[in-house]
Amino acid sequence: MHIFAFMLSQAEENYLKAIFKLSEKQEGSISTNSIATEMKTAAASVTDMVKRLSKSGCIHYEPYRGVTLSEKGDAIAKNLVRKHRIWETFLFDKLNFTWDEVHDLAEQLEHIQSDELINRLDHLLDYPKFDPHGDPIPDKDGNFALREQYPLSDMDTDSESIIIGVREHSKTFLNYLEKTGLLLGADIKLLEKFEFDNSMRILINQTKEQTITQKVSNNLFVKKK
Amino acid sequence: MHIFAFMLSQAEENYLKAIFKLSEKQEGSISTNSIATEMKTAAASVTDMVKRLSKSGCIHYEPYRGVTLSEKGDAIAKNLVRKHRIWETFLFDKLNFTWDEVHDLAEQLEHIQSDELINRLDHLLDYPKFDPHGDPIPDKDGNFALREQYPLSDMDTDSESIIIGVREHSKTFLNYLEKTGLLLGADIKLLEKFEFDNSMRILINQTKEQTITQKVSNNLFVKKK
DNA sequence: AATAATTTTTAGACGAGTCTAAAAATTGCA
DNA sequence: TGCAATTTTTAGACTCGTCTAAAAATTATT
Repeated sequence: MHIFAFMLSQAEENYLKAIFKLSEKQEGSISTNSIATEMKTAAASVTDMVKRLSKSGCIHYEPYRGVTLSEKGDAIAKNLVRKHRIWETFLFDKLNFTWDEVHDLAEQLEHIQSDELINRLDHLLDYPKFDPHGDPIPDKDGNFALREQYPLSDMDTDSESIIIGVREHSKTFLNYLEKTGLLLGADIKLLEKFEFDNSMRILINQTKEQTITQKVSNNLFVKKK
Repeated sequence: MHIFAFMLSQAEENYLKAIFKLSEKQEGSISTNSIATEMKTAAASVTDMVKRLSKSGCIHYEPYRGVTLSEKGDAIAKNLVRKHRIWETFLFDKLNFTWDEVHDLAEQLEHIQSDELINRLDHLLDYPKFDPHGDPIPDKDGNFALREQYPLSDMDTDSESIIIGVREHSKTFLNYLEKTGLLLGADIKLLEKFEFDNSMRILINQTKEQTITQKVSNNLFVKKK
């Protein structure tokens, strides 16, 4: 990971993160409007900011045509993701915060300016590859670990799998998972699929039977056992 | 420690910290000019800010008469000191940063908004009473541990003592201490005092003899053995 | 292809936090 | 006590990040 010549403000960093997130699930350039939606801010504010980010070389911006991350902006965004996920792992592993508590704190901590600090946390945590949500932690060079993950909804009846992540990170969802015991590492046997509403009956950790909706199975990542 | 009704900006927090620091070594009200010097900022900026802090009830401000911390401002400042010193202890104890590296990082980390995070770090560190510089860490209610400390310059010839803190926190000084082995916990025997320039000859950890200037002995806190 | 609907940008304003230069108040001193 | 020196505040300006409302450009539709 390089040292970045001039420091960005927290606001600038948050915009880069949002653009990175949108670029992940959408090819091509990102519209200012979609950034505004993602950041819960006015479109005019986005236009102002993308001009600044363009001037500092973090993004490519063409009026009315949206933006794309430059190589520099992409590296900064990936470093932010790395910092966020390492902090989440620290909070979860070392300070016993719960799955759904870590995000908001990491949102603050990711802006601390020190690569050395992150690298030492990484070492303390023994170089984790995935955060408490099951999301991969990029290494110093921005490389994400591949994982063989599938949405639970893709699995076959009678198959067994292990929960390794979530797609949806909303508090309400994480809370639901916590309460029902659908935790990271839990063993899931798919007992039955109901075609009429795509819900399914599952066996959690060989003990607890439960019916879950498609919304839940769509948003749970598992790996085959 | 209370939960503070409305959140302060980092700038506001830094002003409160500066006022707290100045109040510690000076009775009565604090002049805007001394705040400007402490914060390395223009006096006019201080006037603007103290008006804001006064409006939010953190300080008492009378034009041309300086400021004093309100009970609320005092509690906020002490909480910042607590956060700063707990982060320093974490960085030193758990991440093996050196004495002189921890300050700048803690300066950023102290602004993270979460008392729960600090309390859990406190627990992880086993409720330390002093930070790596030997400064006392206030508890949740803002109470500082008393320590029986004296500047090394106050000790008598032939006395033995242990280094428990520093007064001056400049990088150059901390660096000097690191290099010469004058570390926290080091055993110091005072061999000789030279009246003409107030320098002294000391024995460090029963092994290393060294001459130090008054500037050094003034700024090293020790406890009697 | 012309017009309607939508998206995006511009224009102008605001608050926070900072600055310099000038004015006002306080303090020190003869 | 009155003038000089110092401290402090005011005035006005600037940047960053945000907003709303209006204008301009793009896209969709008939």
